[in-house]
Amino acid sequence: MLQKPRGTRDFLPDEMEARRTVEWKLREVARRFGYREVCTPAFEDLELFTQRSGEGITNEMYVFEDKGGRKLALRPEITAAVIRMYINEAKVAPKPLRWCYFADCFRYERPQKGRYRQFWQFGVELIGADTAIADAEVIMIAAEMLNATGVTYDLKVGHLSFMKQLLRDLEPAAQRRVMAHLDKKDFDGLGQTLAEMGKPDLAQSLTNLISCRTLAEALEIVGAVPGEERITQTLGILDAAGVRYSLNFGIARGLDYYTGMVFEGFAQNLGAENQILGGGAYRLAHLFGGDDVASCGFAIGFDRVMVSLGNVPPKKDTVLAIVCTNEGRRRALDVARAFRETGIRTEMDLMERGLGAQLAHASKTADYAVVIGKREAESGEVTLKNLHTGEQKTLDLAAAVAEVKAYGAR
RNA sequence: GCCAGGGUAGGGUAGUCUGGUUAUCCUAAGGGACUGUGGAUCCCUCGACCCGGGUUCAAAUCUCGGCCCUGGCCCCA
Repeated sequence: MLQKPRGTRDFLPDEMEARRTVEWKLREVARRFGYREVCTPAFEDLELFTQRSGEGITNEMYVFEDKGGRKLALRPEITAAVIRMYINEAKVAPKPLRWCYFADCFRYERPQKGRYRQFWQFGVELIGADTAIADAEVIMIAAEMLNATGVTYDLKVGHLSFMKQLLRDLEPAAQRRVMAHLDKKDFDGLGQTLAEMGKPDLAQSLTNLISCRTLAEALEIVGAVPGEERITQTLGILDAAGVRYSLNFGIARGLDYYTGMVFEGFAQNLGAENQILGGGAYRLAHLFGGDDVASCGFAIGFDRVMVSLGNVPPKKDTVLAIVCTNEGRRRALDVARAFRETGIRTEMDLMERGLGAQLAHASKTADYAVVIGKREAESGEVTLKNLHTGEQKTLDLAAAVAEVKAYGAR
């Protein structure tokens, strides 16, 4: 038997309903903040992703050549594509641009809990606003979205200025090595590397920086940093807005293109892959041949949110089954249409089963049954049976519709 | 790429240690009896040893390789 490809999943209706429910909660937050959905291709020129993240990531991407000999890749993330689209299509649109997306991404990695080869990201990109309140808005949205899903999380906010200030005398390559140690919390390796670089004293300052939890402490360790005023403002806005976060100046995000604020969200009960959100302020446009533009954004690992939420029973649609005999069939079709027109999910027997068998089936799949046999076809009334209580009565169609409607609104 | 544990009908399972009848049971699904409550009862049907090699008279069972799943390491844009 043919199996689905490694790291991919099938979603049955129950699970899709649960996923859509959460998806729409995220969409609703984006909408309320004025972020409108965009969509980019599922595959792009390979170069788009290697320019952003380096050649090394080719190993972790689905890379292929098309029949025209083009080097392409399934998107491993969306931010690069969104910025490419901005440069291609929307450079002169009035700033700021508030965009969001919900799309699947593909990475060739070893699957494990919360990590799949096809996975979904919900993301937000704010393009062209380079202010404290812009940073704060994006972080607020991140918090609102996680709140909306109901997931239990920690939001950690940091800023690259502090680390960059401490590392300002190091070459970029050396900075990257140090950042890598920090990101992994590998303090032994950190001390060793810094000793080799002739900066052993830095190890202590960096360790102190990472463990401090207030802006004042960080400033005390590092001294004045560029953009200090803006950081203070951003955090002030977050505090005023009641955003729950903790400061963490150890967030490096392992990236060269983040420029200022960075933040990450972590969920409980997820094991090794517990990061559910990551983002920050960045500059990418110049890589793709555009004028440089400040951006700030984040992406939520949708599948990890779903794993963390566990089995939340989806809100069930009220289901009405139309049960009829041959004499009632014509009338039953009219009745079904009347119910459907009011928005009620209405299902008819397609198996040519007897009345009893239809009811037996309805009892497993529906909340109400409307019985239409010879008697109802002649009288013009319907028999409505509540399949949970077994209670049943004969009444006119409008009253039956009203009762089922009322049950759905309970 | 590395480590550990797994893989028996759609779902859940027994059997594997100690090779040997027609592979167990529950459930789901389909059909029938019944023909206005059948949501019951009874009967029937469908349906599996992940794949491939090896050992053997004989493999779900032992063995080797692969695939896939679960978790961890690495990586994580």
